[in-house]
Parts: sequence; C-alpha cells; structure tokens
Amino acid sequence: MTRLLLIDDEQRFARALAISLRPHGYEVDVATTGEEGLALAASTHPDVVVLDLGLPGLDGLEVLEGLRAWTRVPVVVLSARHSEPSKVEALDAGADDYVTKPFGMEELLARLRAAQRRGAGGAPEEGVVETKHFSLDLSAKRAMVDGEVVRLTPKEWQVVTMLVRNPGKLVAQRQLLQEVWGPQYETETDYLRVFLASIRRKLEPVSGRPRYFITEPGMGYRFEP
Amino acid sequence: MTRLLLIDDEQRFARALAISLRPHGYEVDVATTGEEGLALAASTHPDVVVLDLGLPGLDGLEVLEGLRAWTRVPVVVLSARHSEPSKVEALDAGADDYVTKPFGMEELLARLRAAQRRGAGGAPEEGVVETKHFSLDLSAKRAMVDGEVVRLTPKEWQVVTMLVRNPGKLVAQRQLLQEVWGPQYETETDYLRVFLASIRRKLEPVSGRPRYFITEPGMGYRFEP
DNA sequence: GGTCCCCGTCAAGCCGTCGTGAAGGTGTTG
DNA sequence: CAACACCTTCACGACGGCTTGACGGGGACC
Repeated sequence: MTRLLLIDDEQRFARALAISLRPHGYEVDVATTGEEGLALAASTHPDVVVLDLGLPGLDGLEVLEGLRAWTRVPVVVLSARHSEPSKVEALDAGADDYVTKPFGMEELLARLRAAQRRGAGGAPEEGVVETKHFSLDLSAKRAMVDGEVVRLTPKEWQVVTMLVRNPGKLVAQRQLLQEVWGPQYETETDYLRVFLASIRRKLEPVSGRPRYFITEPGMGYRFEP
Repeated sequence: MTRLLLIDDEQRFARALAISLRPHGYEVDVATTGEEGLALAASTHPDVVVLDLGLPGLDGLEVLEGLRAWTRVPVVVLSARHSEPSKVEALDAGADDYVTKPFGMEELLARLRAAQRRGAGGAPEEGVVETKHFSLDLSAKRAMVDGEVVRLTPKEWQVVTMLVRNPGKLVAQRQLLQEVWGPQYETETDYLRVFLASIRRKLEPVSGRPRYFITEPGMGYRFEP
C-alpha cells in the first residue's frame, strides 16, 4: 500500500480525488492547508505527495520548498494555471511533475507511478528471508549463518532462491531443473541431490537432519520457514 | 556540460530544437531514427534523452523499451498526441515525463531539469565513501589512498561508482557491462577482469588479496565497506 | 526378510572463469 | 611528430565450481 499525501484546499475536490485514488492502491491523507500539509508530511512520511498550487495562506510553492528542505519524496503538482512561468517555477522548486487541471484520472495515475518509480530508486528492494539460524538477502546475494557470511555458488543461489520464494510450498524437481539448468536437464535429478547436500552443509544447523530444506521423496523439495 | 540525446525524425524541427537547447548548457546529439537513437544512446551515454513518439520504422515506444532494457537515463517524451492512453502507455513504459506539442521552450527546459535532478539524485552522488585505507569523492572524482591522490581513468570511475553505490550488494557482471560499456558488451567479461585488476592495484592495500572489491565467481562483484 | 528405488555423501576429473602481464591501437597533448 | 594515457585484446597459469560416478542407507512393496 502506498501512502499518498494530498494537499488541496478545495475540500470537495480533494475528497473526490481521494476516493478515486484509493481503489488504485493508495492510502490517502488529505491536508487542506499548507501548514497542515507540511505537518502531515513530517508525521506520516508519505511515499508520494500531490500538491495543489492554489492554496490560501501558505502558498503552494512555499510548501514545496518546505518539503524539499528535508525530503526528496516525489511531489506531483496540480494547478489550474497553464502559464509557462508557473510551471517552470514549480519544477525548479523541486516538483517532480506538473499537471494542469482539468486532467484525466488515468494520466494522473500514470504520472504518479512514474514519479514514484524513480523515487524508489529503480532498485526494487527484494525480500530478506530470515530464520532462526540463517538469513538470506536475495537482492544482495548474501547469506549469513550465525552472523558469519557464507558464500553460495551461482547454482546454489538459484536453487535456494526458487525454494525460499515459495515458502512452505513444494517445488517439483522438474521445475527446479528446468529453471536452473534448462529444459533439457529435466531428468537429471542427480544434480539436485548434490546441490541440496551442499546447500544444507552451508545453511542447515545440522545438515544430516534438515530442518529448512526438506526432501519430499519422489516429488521435490520444500523450504520450511 | 550535459549530454542530451534528441531522437526525432523531423529534421528541421530537431535541428531547431538542438540549436535552442545548446545555449542552455546542453551538448546535443541528434538521431533521426529509432535505431540510430538506440545506437547513439549506447555509444554516447547521454545524461538525458528527448524522444519524439512519432517515429517512422521503429516505434517510439519500442525505442523506450530498448533503452529501459539497460539504462535508467531520464527520458522526456515529446508527442503531438494529447490522448490520455498514449500518455499512460509512454509513462508506464518508463518515460519520466510526457510533453505535448506545441510546448514552450521554458517548460521543456524546466522539465528536463526536473527529470535530470531526479536521475542524478536517486543515489547519493555527492557522497564521499570512506574506508580505512582509501576515500573516494564521487562528485569530485577524486580518490585518496593513504593521503595520496590516486588517479582513476574514466572507465575505472564508472565501475567503482557502480560498486560503491551498492555497498555490500552484489552487482552482476551483466549490469556493470551494460551500464558502463553499453548493452552490446554484456558478455565481454574480459573487460571487467582487467579493470578490476587495475582498480585493485590502485585502491586495495594488498591487491593480491582483495578486501574491498570482492569477486563472486560466476556472478559479479561486491564492494565491502 | 529380501529386493528395489530413491536419497545423501564423497571424491575425482574436467572445464570454465579469474587474475595477471603485456602488446597493439587509438586519440590527445605538447 | 613524439610522448602519453587509456582502452582493447590476447595468452597463460591457477583456482574453483560443475559434472559424473561409486557407495551405502532407508523406506516401500512384495
């Protein structure tokens, strides 16, 4: 769920927009003044901000500057003003995008996705698998056992990754062989035996009695968290 | 100086735009077909791309996909189409912004600045990486080992930068080759071996036994802070 | 209780990958 | 034109991961 902060003084418009955004996976907080917007941003740490420029009191640009003083959260500016200078001003003040009213909902959603995509850094944080005895950082390709770094070979990583991505589920031998070694190795179950032995030696507390990487005879393997 | 790649088939329009952009600090390369655009992107490594959707031959969206396959360079899409679906399509294909013709020059410049700001800022570019044996100033492109200034070549800097920006994380060989040398070099692992050897000679206390730039055989390299 | 199949373990050999040094090419600078 | 820095390419030895085979254990079925 993505936290979205909407700063807009027109309550009816804001409420309508919030309602339109929620079904698309956004958890929307609404602020109706600039001050409230800054306060909410500080307290809720939104993943993306939608900021209407036409605010009474604290001006929209000042809100933008207030945000940029401490965060790089993606900000999409809404405005009824089509004039070029105000676009330039907002973008140079640190806005990520500038959408003029009236706008299409689909376009706003697409621009929100684009703004967020880069905010996230493009590197989708992949899961870290933790058990009592070891932890696997799939994106960093790093395994730790009792605080010690353990190195896995490429094939070992591929097998382990497939298993831990389906926690508790049975992964068929054929599936493992196809995806790791290729479709023509479908029947080489020897490989799996050797590699599972190696994986258990490196990760299991007692490799002779597996607790995490379980064999289902004749079928496949299962990762038990 | 910012390298900008302009991909547009209307030569007169492209030339005019290029001339307008140059005084604002852009070094502009122009491609008049999608194929040429992809080739130029791979060889010149632009800091920002302006892509006209209305291309003959290879479609603008296909060019965008070709770029996104290997680089996260900011892409601003130009289009005569105001329709919402084409905006959504382009933004979801990885465009950073979508500007409809006709547009004001100042707005385009502002949107280019905004797109670039994020592209450059996603990772802490200005950071200084410190270890017990050396320090790297990424923004100043300056390396110090035991208080002595050490010179790194451009390619060495690119490789080192990619690695230290992901401390502790494994960076795949393909990823390094694609982003430093370009997508068509993704199998030339020879380059990496040579450059890593050179980097280690310059930065590692004992280049024979690397402590900071670790090889993960068959997978890639890792910077260990 | 015997047989068979599947599994786990170990060890040996092969081959791919890595690190290194050096040569050749290219573009730049003085 | 010479000197230089940088990149590309190649060859060679060393290392390590992958493959392969042999062996023993355990459970299912007869």
